[in-house]
Amino acid sequence: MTIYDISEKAGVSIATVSRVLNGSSNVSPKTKQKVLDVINECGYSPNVFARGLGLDSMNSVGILCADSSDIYLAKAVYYIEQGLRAGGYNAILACTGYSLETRKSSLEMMMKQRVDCVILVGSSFIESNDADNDYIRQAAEKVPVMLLNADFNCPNVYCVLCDDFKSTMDATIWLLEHKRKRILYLYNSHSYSAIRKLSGYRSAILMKEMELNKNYEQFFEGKRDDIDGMRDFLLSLGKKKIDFDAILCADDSLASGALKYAKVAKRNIPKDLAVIGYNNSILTITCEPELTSVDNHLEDQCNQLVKSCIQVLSGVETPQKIIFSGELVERYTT
Amino acid sequence: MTIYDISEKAGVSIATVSRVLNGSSNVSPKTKQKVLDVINECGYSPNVFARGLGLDSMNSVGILCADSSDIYLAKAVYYIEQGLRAGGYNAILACTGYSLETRKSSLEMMMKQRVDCVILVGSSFIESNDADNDYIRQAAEKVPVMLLNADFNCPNVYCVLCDDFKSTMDATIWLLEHKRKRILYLYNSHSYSAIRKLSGYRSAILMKEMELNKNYEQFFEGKRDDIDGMRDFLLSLGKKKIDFDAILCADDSLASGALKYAKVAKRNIPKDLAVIGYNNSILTITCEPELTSVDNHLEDQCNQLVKSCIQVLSGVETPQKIIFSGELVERYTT
DNA sequence: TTGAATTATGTAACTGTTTTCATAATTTCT
DNA sequence: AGAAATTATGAAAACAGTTACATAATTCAA
Repeated sequence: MTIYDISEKAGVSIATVSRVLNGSSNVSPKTKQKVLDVINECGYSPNVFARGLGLDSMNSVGILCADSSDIYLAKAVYYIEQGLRAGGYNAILACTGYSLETRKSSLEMMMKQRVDCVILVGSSFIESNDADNDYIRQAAEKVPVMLLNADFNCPNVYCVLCDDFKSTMDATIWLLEHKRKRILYLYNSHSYSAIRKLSGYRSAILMKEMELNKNYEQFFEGKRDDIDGMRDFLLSLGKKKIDFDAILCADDSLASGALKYAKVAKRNIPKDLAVIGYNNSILTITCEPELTSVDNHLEDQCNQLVKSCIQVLSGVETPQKIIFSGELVERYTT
Repeated sequence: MTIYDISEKAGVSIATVSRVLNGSSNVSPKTKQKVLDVINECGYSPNVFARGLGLDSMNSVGILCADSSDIYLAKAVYYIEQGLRAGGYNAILACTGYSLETRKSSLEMMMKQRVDCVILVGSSFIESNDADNDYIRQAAEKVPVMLLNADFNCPNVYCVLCDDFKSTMDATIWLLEHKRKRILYLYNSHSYSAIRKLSGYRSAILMKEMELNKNYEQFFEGKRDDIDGMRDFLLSLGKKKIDFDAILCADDSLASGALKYAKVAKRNIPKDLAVIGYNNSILTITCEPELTSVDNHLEDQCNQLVKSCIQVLSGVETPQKIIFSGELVERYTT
């Protein structure tokens, strides 16, 4: 069943059928209806490859993320996929892992698939050594690149992100004003966003005229779901005489580890130890006690990202950076 | 940069270039090397649309799942995507939601995208009214259909699943043999797998020569992440004088709700109340106390599914049904 | 050394669209 | 009514590959 069959049955040329299919101008109402009738009758739909060949586009966009099984990224991928499909695009997913090499090759793969646009989900795509970000610039020369949760200045790159700096600063200040003086900042990646959070944390400390202490900036090297590892890591800090009365985590799962630590170390939450997570994921309500966390409005961010994406692809002028602000959701760990 | 450019620079015809590209037979080593050199030099890669048009395939497979942000499904999607990509296929993702209509239209969408194969992730794709499963049979007439965690007899449909019946029966028997006599089975979907678990639960009760009690088979209607709703639902059962000493959940998040219930109802876990989850997800270790859960070896299942998928697409004979068995992972709620 | 068999290569048809350009049909204006 | 402008339609040329078939080149056997 091709456009030729339709054209024949409708008694018109394939050009006319094509015009009807693409809602294009200048087809007489009668002809249009006749063609439409034949199309419905035959259940015809145009071949996507041929269409792709003609238009150099299959209306698809690539979603890249390090690990779509991560609770946070999974949510993002979900919202984005829903939005794209609603907008008539289909989503090609690729999980890149966290190494630069696999990210590069995944991105190249996507370009070969001739996606209309590429969405990089998560700040892990941005390297601190800026030269290593050339792979993004190269992609942006070919198609628009959308970044979720990362800030990157480059033509044809569009960013939607949360002001992690300010959110973390606010959370830190909140802790300081609630009598916590020895706040541990715990993070598990050197991604853009974890580093921005670190800056926010430091700024808050300095703003309150306190001293920075490297011992309070702790990096957990283990995997993201190694809750026991996080617990043990925090226990080891105790042995090193690093004393803290609050843990500010770059991520809810780190906070889960902190809760496990508190239980084993027999520290009372929140009296003796406060814990704040980040992302306000489902972990905040499944853990015990329920976790105070920074909500970064992920769903809104994703909707905005998709909206921007579709605008860019439609040739509509679109802001290159849109920043959301986070908000502290208080529960029982503070 | 097209195949013509390459053919010209290499001084051969496009047919020869095509042969080299497709590793096809009968190209002399010299010519092959010359062509390969030119291809590398130019960084040429063939246009996927033209290729798709010629071969009626773009080496893509569709992954359909109800909700890729669900912890369990997200893991599955992740493993499957990784496997597919390693096998040279790229993954088109669509989240269908739980209604039959959206599933149908998503599947049609995929067929229009001319995927080589379609993978349905999760038992929610199978309707209890078999006539409603015709949409799967129709798809299977066009491309192989792979089902994760569902059992469906149909030509060109391949299933990889866990023996939920037996796993749940075993878990129930385990509880019964540990002196729990009033076991509540809690589920939140009427999917194939939840119903199979129900049968397993019933069989265990009957096997131990006890009476079935409808009050102990409870369906939670709320959303999958409505932990508070689950808690309240269980509290309401108490008010209805439904008395239980164990809760066997069809899903870990239901078990999270059960833990919340236990806390509010001041029931001691595991002394007074045992809780068992299903899937052995990250929730089992982030909650408190840590949750005993049935591990259904999701990663192995997914790897097998992808392996079968690639085999089928390569024309290799492949078993239509592969069943894994689950295993109880004991933690602190039993 | 010739004929047959095998291997290597090229030509051209084919995949199913979109789109430009030319032309036919209709409408609008004077 | 006739010219000009507008609208509708079709023919044919892209788009970039794969592949069947024909043919040229080589290898092999007698």
